[in-house]
Amino acid sequence: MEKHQVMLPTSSTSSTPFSSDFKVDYINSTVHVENEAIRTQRKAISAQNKRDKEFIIKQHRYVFQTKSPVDVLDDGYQWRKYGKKIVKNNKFPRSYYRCSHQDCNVKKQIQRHSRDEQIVVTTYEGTHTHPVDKSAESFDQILGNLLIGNLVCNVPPTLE
DNA sequence: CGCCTTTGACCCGCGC
DNA sequence: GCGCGGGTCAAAGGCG
Repeated sequence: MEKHQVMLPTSSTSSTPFSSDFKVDYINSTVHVENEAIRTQRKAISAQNKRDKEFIIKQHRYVFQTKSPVDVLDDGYQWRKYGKKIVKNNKFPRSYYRCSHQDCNVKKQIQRHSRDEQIVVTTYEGTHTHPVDKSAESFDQILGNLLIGNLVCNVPPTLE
């Protein structure tokens, strides 16, 4: 079954390279440390974070397109929206979601195709550190019905 | 009350 | 150095 190749890992034993302490350290630094020290620390964190991100992206980045009237597919995981952005050359905003499971740093971006608004481009980054919250069967069915093409790569698909 | 979405502000990298 | 674009933060408000 070709379409199963695009399924996200429903569970994984590999841990994310992101430190779960990152956010706490970051917040504390902004509250307690002097400005210059904050900047230095932020830069160090940012550099480390960037390396982590690059590592994740190289390892786990799943991009696929579905044809669907709804933006957010029910893939069995719980997601919390943390941002929305109008991106250039696209009339539709891009939405940013994080897995709401504790200590799971998987993210996904959702954006409609600028030329064909029926197409939803979904980008997953990272690997879930926990089992799927509910049966992924529904997601499988959705994919079976809606999948029109998929990519598993390190670069996003063209959105034009 | 806890978790979610919304949304403007902020940060950072990059190209010029 | 500056401006732009993309990604994230976090306060405020909503909902079950």
